[in-house]
Amino acid sequence: MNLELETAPVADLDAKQRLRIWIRLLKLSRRIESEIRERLRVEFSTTLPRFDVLAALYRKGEGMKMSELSEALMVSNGNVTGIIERLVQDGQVVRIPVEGDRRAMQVRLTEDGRKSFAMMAEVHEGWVNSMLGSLDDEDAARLLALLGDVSINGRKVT
Amino acid sequence: MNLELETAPVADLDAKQRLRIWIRLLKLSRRIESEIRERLRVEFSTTLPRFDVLAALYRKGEGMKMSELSEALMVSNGNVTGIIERLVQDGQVVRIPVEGDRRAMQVRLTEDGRKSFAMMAEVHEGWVNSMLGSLDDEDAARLLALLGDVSINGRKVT
DNA sequence: CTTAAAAATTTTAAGCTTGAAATAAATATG
DNA sequence: CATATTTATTTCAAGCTTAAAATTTTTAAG
Repeated sequence: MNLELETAPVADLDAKQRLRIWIRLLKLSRRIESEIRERLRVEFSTTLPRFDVLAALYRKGEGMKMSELSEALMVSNGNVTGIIERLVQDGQVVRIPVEGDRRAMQVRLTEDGRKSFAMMAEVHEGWVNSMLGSLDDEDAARLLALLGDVSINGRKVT
Repeated sequence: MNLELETAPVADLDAKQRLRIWIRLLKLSRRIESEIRERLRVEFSTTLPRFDVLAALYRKGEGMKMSELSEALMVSNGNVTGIIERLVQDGQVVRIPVEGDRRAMQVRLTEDGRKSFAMMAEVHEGWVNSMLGSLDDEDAARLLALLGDVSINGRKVT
């Protein structure tokens, strides 16, 4: 009883602090994200979801199935369907029937898609680097480590 | 010249590290965010944008104008219009003409909206607290501080 | 083989989000 | 006062996102 009376307020303070972390985390990532979306739109007439799909495909020369994409990007199947549709229209990506399974589709970058992503990725890295420029190397390392330590539902972020 | 040849690779390493921070930050906040969206939907049949609007209004008993809301939440005007529409339908919020300015609208919580938000906010705090439970108090404090130090375009996050 | 269950994907309906265009009202300028 | 600009908000079109339902094909079980 005594214990409860003493620890409850402390635990509550912790909860408030963790809530503040979450709010700050959200604010920061939204700021960066909206800056990136804006620049992708203005400079390259594209969107973050498209960029994310291209990034996932870039590392897999052989391409990925729709379900692998939605798994990797942690978005719904239906979502991927729509994004790929538009990327196909733009000629950045092709759908190839998977042999031996007539349900599945392999998605692969076109030559255009590959070149265009490589170029954007380099510029994108510069944006992020300059947006996080206020962190010196030491703080950057500490932040990276702290973020990597967090686990949600027992699963590490990384 | 020599200088450039020597520093370029170092700067590049830094850029890669900052990119990793951004990727980790994004992954973490998306994980937390989607968990919260899911729970808001399942437990309270509501959405994060609605919750955010209620949170902003909760602190302002006198209500807020549409433009103040979109400013505070960093979303577009048109976006707020739609969300408020649905909150009005749900009876959580009312629109009151601003006297002396027939263009403007004051948005205020109803009694229902106030009670319902207070309840949800408490539960929500618990969710966040438990999701960030893997951080001990010390790491939590360090993370909070590091996040607060970042500034984008010369503006602090907080 | 036949049927049932599982898997890969698409479709659908609803809501969120944005930038740009449209409205309407208030304010400033000549 | 008349006109121009600014301000507050809504409307619109396009795209993103999700969960749930529907389709099609594969695999498993009897």
